Amino acid sequence: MRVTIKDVAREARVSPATVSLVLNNAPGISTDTRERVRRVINEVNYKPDALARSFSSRRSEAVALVMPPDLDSLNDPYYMNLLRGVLEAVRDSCYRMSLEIADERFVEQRLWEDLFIRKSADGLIVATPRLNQEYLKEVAAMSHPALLINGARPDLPELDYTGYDDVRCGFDATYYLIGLGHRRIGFLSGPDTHASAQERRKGYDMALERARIPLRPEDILPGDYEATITASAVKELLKRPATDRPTALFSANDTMAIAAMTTIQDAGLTVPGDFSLIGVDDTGLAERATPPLTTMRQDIYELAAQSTAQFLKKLSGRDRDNSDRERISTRLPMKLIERETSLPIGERRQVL
Amino acid sequence: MRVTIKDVAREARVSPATVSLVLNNAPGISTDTRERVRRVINEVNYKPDALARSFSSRRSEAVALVMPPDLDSLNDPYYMNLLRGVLEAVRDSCYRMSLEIADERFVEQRLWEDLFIRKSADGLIVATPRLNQEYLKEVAAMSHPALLINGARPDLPELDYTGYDDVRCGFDATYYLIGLGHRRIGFLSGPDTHASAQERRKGYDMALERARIPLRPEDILPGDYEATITASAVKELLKRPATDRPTALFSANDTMAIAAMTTIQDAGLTVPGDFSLIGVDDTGLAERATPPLTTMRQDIYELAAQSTAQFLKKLSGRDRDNSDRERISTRLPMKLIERETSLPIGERRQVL
DNA sequence: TCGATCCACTAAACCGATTTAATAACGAGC
DNA sequence: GCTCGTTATTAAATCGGTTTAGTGGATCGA
Repeated sequence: MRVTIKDVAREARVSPATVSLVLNNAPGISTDTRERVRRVINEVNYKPDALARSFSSRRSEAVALVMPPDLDSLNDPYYMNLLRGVLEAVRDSCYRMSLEIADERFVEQRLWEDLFIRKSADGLIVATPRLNQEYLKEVAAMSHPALLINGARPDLPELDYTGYDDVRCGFDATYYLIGLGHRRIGFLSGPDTHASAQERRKGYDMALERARIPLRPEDILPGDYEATITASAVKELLKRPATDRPTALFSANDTMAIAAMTTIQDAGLTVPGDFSLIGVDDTGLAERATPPLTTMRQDIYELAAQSTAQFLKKLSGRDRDNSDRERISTRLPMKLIERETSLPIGERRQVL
Repeated sequence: MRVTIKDVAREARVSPATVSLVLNNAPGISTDTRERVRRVINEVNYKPDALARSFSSRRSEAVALVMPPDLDSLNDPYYMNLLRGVLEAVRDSCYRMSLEIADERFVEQRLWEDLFIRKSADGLIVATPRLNQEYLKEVAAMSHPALLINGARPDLPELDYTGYDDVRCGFDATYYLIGLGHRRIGFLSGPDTHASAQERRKGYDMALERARIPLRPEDILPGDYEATITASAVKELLKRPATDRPTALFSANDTMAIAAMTTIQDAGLTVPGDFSLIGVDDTGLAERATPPLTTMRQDIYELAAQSTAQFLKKLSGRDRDNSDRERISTRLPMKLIERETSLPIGERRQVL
């Protein structure tokens, strides 16, 4: 049969309650009782039944990671890194992690309610970049612990939030190009549905405004974070006379930047000879590109690992000191990684 | 307060036991009682507490997916596809999936015991390709449900197994090249630590033997499923006189095949002009290569999805009809995908 | 010396379902 | 009309912990 808390209690000549208290490092147990119980626990190889424990303490000791609906995006290094980061933090805690997919069923049937009401999870870690804040509002309304990683920042004070500052990213990238002397800077857009894309654009606008450079709508190219649309948009751009087009491009992510670069090179032009180029993400693609891509680094692995650790710590302390610890709320700046696709305007064309 | 089974019972004027029976579709309830209870459940929006339920039924309704220790391999499309497949199947069931990492701690502290003894999981899905069967033996010894996906096939009748037939894969790929008229066929090895690599080699040996082609040790190139080692090994190979080297290469996976192709092309030779080439996996890399790579397809997504579904079905039926349903045991053949890197021996060199 | 205080420990209630053994109701058979 | 069998329902035990209110004993202050 299984070894239960009663067996340990009998063996150590104490009550089950005492064993429980020792197990949970609760105060009010003398040192030698504590020792004795611990010894017996080891001797009889007692492992508390997780199910019983969860049941009586009303804690499942699990968090659910909510990922985007399209399973395909799991191929995206972004989500892989995020998953790895969360996993890393969970591994160092006593929690388990289950994976949930935020598909229609999840949203329509309000499955997060199940997770909480049925107590399958103590907390939610939401990693969806979409702007559909509808369901997030309802999640927040339940006032259960939830952490948002790098998605749209909702105006929901109930939710914890960590993420990179996309507006600032857009600003910094654009201003960096301006600093290099460029005065005509194009923007390769991401999808409208993604908050990150919109905010990077916003930063771009702000930088231009700050430098008193007029915004030219024709220099804003469409895109969706993937290669195809961008490639054809850039192909169109290259049809314009060389004097009437940007000298630098800011791409809302690396994938599109590299697509742009390939298109430019296929047309017989060079980066950074004819266009300076900067991307966002630095997912390894950037480093391996030829030439290596200048980009804004967001270390999503690190972000996920750290914020998850913080969140789990908050979770486990939640019942003890009831002082509803302050909300996690972080906006990290991305780091500019200068590689070889960006040059001062003066050095243009000198490169082959 | 929460709605419990008692509230439903009171409202429906039955006992909690009856509600429970209705909940579990147990027989012996009259149709109109069943209806009435169901209606009340909906009216009061009752959701059974998962924790309490697990506790009393001794089932956690969760499975743990055990992935390789190096989190980096999560970047490998192989594991992504596997994860997606498992997730897809889990989503369609009432189970949850938690992710475990088979790192040293997992093995040394025998964490799978915890999973079972503490009942955090009803079943284990193991997806590690390594040959370290040591811990698998112990898992098997616990005689708890476990499914092995496409790893080393252990001689452990307690474990369920599904996977592709690597020996046959090696045989088929090699024999295909032989069928094209090639008589000197090189092999790009995978790592010794992986069962798949060893078995593909075994199939290669068998095919040569069947065709009465002598095995030449110098045509077996070292490798580890990654690009680097293979690239330099192929570079060495190309130093031999053209008359004294293979006319075709069978690579134990696509990554190495593509590395070989690049190396060959860099040396001014062509595929399939100078070498016919066949890989294994077909993870998308193969299709996008230039020229597109002939390869043995293993649809790991499909495999994972189907075998997980089968496993979960077995799991959920396990307690009802106690007839320990027969062991899952499948070896699927891989499918030859003919693309443009393989040619009959007669057409060699005619390509540019 | 007595009562107050504190500390270490425990008895017992409790969490919310499942499950089993018992019971009630009812019809059929004689 | 009585027994037997069957079917629908329920009371109560149970799972293995946590948690709370309380007990007994030691220590302290007056």
